[in-house]
Amino acid sequence: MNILEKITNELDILSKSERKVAEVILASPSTVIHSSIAALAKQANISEPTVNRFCRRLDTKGYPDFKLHLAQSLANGTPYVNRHVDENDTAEEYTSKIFESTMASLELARKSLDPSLINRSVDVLTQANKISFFGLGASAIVAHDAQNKFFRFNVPVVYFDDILMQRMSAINSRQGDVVIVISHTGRTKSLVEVASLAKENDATVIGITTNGTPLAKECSIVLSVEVAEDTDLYMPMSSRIAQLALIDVLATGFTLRRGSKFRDNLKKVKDSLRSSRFERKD
Amino acid sequence: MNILEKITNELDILSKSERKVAEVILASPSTVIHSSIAALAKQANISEPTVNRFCRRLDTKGYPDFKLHLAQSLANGTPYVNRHVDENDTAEEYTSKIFESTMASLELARKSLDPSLINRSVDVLTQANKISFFGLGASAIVAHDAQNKFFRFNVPVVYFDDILMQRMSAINSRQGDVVIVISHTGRTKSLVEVASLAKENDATVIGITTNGTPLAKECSIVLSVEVAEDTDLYMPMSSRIAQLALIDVLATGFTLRRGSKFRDNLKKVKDSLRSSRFERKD
DNA sequence: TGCAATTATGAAATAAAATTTCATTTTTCC
DNA sequence: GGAAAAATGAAATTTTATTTCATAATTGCA
Repeated sequence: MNILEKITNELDILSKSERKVAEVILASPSTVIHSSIAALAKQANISEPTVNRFCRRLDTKGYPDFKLHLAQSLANGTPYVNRHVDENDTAEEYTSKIFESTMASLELARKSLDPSLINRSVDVLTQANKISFFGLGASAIVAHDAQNKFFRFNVPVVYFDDILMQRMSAINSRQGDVVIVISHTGRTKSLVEVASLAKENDATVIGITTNGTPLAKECSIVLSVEVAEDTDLYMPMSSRIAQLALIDVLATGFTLRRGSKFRDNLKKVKDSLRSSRFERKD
Repeated sequence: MNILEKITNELDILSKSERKVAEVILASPSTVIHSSIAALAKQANISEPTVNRFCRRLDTKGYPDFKLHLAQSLANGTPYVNRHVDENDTAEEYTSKIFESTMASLELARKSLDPSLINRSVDVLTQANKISFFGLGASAIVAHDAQNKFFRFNVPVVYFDDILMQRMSAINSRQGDVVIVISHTGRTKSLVEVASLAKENDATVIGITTNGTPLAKECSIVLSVEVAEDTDLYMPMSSRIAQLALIDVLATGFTLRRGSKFRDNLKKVKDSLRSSRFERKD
């Protein structure tokens, strides 16, 4: 585990003097890795042995070992960050920035997901009579992709990116049906209405959206996908990728729940594509 | 820079004894960060001052500082790896694995992309009379997403995920048109034919695929997206996400090339959606 | 090739840093 | 309010790293 997080967690277990040490370290960890035990003790206004005891309490062998852990934590800390593309970036620069922002978003999204809700969603999906995916704009492609995955499972699955079709489908839904609505903002009026209609007709509504939005309020289960601020270019970017990864997670959960025989079936679906491909000569 | 790489690079600048030290370190860096200078000297069969000199030659302050750098380098190494989902994984476990595999794939994809080819592709795209995106199966959603992005730029853009429409469109293409074909395997027969038809009709064909495949051979520019081995579940996962990130890169390159006035225009497109949304009350 | 100059190396001395011991102070709990 | 426990730091000790300096190896040049 990251030692900085560990310090934060154990802050209340520490004694008064040890907490002083902790505070100095948390305030400027990168300085500390270049300080001697004496310098740090002075900084925190406590004695050297206290620093040493502090280190041991965090399960390190002593001060030098602690510094090693700290250095590693710093190296690990958010390896990918959301950097904005700049007007004068070269192709190499904006490529790196976009990929790294995407990775940072995935990292954040994973942290914000609640595994127990994923588990419940998988429960619901495996027992569904029919599954519908609805999205508009950038989220439409996520719904499209979800259909692509779930239809392999041999369950009735539809996807619509058309408002009227979504409404009609929602009105026709019934108990045992699962409706998955996808929207990053959670504020698209027509989609909120669709969710509400589906709910009124006793379908289970799962929202892939942000917590606390109007759409979230209409859902039985909210899979909240937090995403770093989108870039300045006025296009949805990372959000849909995080949503797609979530679809992968749900599909995977589904196949795991169904057991190994079911997975043999997936292989057959894949093999059925073979004749449409050029052979690979490895 | 990673200090392990640095050691490797400077191996030939080092003296005989110093090289012994380097070899011991490279052989087992993780052991070294827990060794004292005396232990390492003994291991390498040289004296302690030699170790110290070695450290300084690598621009560190001394042995402890060197160990710090080494620890950080070790911590940086491949933060995300492609771990396979296991039969008995909990929801939390498979969620983490999928997100991490996706991130690992993005990392790999970014490394495999050639910025100069991206630059050329952006050149071609900004000068296109018409842009078409073709994909099938999982790649269809990438084409779909690309259309979603590029239509905002106010250039004629189409996307087809239907073989016949793709063929017809390809046959009707002409000089100045750009056709982007998307396929991870690069072996889908009908798509290779479509690429070939477009090429015969003097369109510029950009392939988002893997180098060396039949599809790649038909393309004027190949944007090769390498991706880690897909998981065992017989579904495309990371490949389409890496492709989407690449679409983001192309779209971004496009807007940067077009200049700032053009970007104001994008804002207008985005703002036009406002009335379809519930207001945010922050 | 021979020899001075340069560079590399390690033994020993020194310096620096970390840890242990132990006495003192502070806190806790009855 | 006071004994027991816990926390703390001064000083001593130990461990670790660095410097100094003498010697050995290598290089460059006549």
